[in-house]
Amino acid sequence: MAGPAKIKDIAARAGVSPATVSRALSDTGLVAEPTLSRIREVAQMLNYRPNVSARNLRTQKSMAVLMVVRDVGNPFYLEIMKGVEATARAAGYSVLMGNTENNAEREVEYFDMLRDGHADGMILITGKLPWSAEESRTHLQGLPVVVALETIEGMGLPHVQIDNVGASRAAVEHLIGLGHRAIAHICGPIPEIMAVRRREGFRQAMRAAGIAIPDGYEPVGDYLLHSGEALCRELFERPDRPTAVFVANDEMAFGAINELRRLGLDVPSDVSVVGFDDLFLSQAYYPPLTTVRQPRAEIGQEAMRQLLRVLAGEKVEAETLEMPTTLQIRGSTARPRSI
Amino acid sequence: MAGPAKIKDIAARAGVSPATVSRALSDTGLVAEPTLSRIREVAQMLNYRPNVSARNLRTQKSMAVLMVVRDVGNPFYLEIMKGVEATARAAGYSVLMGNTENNAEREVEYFDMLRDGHADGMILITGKLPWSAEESRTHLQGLPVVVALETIEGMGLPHVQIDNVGASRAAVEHLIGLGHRAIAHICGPIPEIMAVRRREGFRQAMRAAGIAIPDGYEPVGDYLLHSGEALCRELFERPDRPTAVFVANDEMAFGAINELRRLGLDVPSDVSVVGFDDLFLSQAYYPPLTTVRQPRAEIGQEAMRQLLRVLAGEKVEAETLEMPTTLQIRGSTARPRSI
DNA sequence: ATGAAAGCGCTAACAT
DNA sequence: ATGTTAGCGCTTTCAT
Repeated sequence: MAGPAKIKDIAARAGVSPATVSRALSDTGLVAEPTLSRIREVAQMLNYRPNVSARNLRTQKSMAVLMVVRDVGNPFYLEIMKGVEATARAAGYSVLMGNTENNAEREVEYFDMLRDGHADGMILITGKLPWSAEESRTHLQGLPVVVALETIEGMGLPHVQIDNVGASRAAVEHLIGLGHRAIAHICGPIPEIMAVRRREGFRQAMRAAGIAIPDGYEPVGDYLLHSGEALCRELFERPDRPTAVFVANDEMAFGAINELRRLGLDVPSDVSVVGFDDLFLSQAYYPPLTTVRQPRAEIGQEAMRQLLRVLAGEKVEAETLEMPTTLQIRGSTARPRSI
Repeated sequence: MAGPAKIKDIAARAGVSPATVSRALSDTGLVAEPTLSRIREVAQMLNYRPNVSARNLRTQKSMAVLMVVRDVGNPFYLEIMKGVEATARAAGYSVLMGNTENNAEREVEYFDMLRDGHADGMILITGKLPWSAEESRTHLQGLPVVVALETIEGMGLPHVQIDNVGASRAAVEHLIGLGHRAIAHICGPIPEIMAVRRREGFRQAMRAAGIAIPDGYEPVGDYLLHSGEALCRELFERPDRPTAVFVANDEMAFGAINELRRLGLDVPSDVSVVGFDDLFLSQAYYPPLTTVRQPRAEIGQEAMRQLLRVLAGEKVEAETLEMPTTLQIRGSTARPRSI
């Protein structure tokens, strides 16, 4: 027998029909005892593994889900991926990674993979769709898609995300509580929803404390190291320097801290810095970064759970599951000098 | 017509046989002009996508490869993944991620995926196999497997890796060149091959410079942050403290630097530290880490290229492709105090 | 409780 | 240059 064993081989050796083998191996409870164990034995002996293509073709499923992110290179997504993968595995699904690089063509391609049977469902971690609003509605029609972390409005899709506004507000309140009043915010790429929401949290906290936000205290960045550096420099070239900066993500916060160091300013004794994400290395950084922790693995896990329910045919209401964040207070924040 | 269009639908609309449609769509050059474009038009109109399970079943291929790592959570693998993915995509392959967590059962599972048609080939980034040496030889018999980064000896598999010995030697020579003589090495998890090789590079450089290595100057870690901290502390509780430390990877190097800071020692003015890997955040760290840069994306790319050749039926000699590393000299190394 | 037979959608011999 | 036919390996009616 060349090549891997097939159902027919087992059937022959066990003296039964292929159908019975199939039933025995898939635990349908329809095969009687002596036969059952004999078949299992033979299967084991022949080192049998069902051919997935054949099974998928027959069942019209792939038992795979697609997780689509903007940039696989970003370690940030890894933990989400782990959460997705663990939950998927447990349910017998495997996970395909999709990488859009913010490229509409590639996004379309991944949606096509749902149609061509590559995957049964999809977890989207992207804030935009490659089509216009109306097009989107027809394309997404009934597709098993769950959105994680980001937000896609008006499509009636289930979401798993965090309260970006509330988390940001809490971060800024921490700064205000320490006695800071001159607080700047290095934004993410406005007008992306997530960036807007984090800025909104900043504004809410400031307003609630009765602090006016000076012009230019909300520079817009792109979540990358370099923009954290550049925007921080501009901020500290002003006559009215802030004493604290709330940065929309950790990577830019690292850039900001590096820039402050270059300017001869100490964090946290001269300037306090708060980030957002709690990256793998944020606690290993110097100073250890005070930042908003997102429960990334749990977000992945919940997103996959939702998707499993959709896949099981449950009518999942387009609910938004909100996961809790926590402010990790570490070494990059302190009371301002003058107080 | 409910559900996605099939070849039969196109055939019907275009007034040809399914076979012709298949030929037309797969660019075999066997279909004449008027027919060809008509078929393409209809396909486009019906938004046709070939069903992958059917195609895979028929062709006995999956057009997918499996990339197996010890820990998907480690950002280190991401760039390799990117290199693999780009090359795979270009050749029409998709990439499945496998995560062993150093668990033999799961490793076996991934090998099984080759047999059950989940994937056509595999890129292994693991130093060990889940079987004994003899078993391994029978199991790997003719399987399309390429090893990247790590080493699996005696199986005749193609490898894509770096010169760990030479790179480490160069790192230590840099330290020696600065005037250091009391140099310690925080090892990886000996006896894993990679860790042994890096230690070997350390030893070669020391020997060549005529420097004896004191007992206890080669503590063994596990590549994780915490072990960098703990081993560094032990090292600096000794009466004969080193003035420089070569650490087997960046993550432990961060731990070491943090510990030194806690001990009131400045890097690099009191102690120089060199890492290995050049992680994403190594240059954003403070001080920016002097470290060995591995061309990770290129390693992934080359590994996939090799695999493509194996898959194409080329008799790929079990050659070892060695990719060049570079020492990134940054802010964590300087001349020792006393000189 | 088991078997016989059909068919998932596609491609590749083999015809013409 | 195109059509006919068979079959990849599996699951699932429908019989028995």
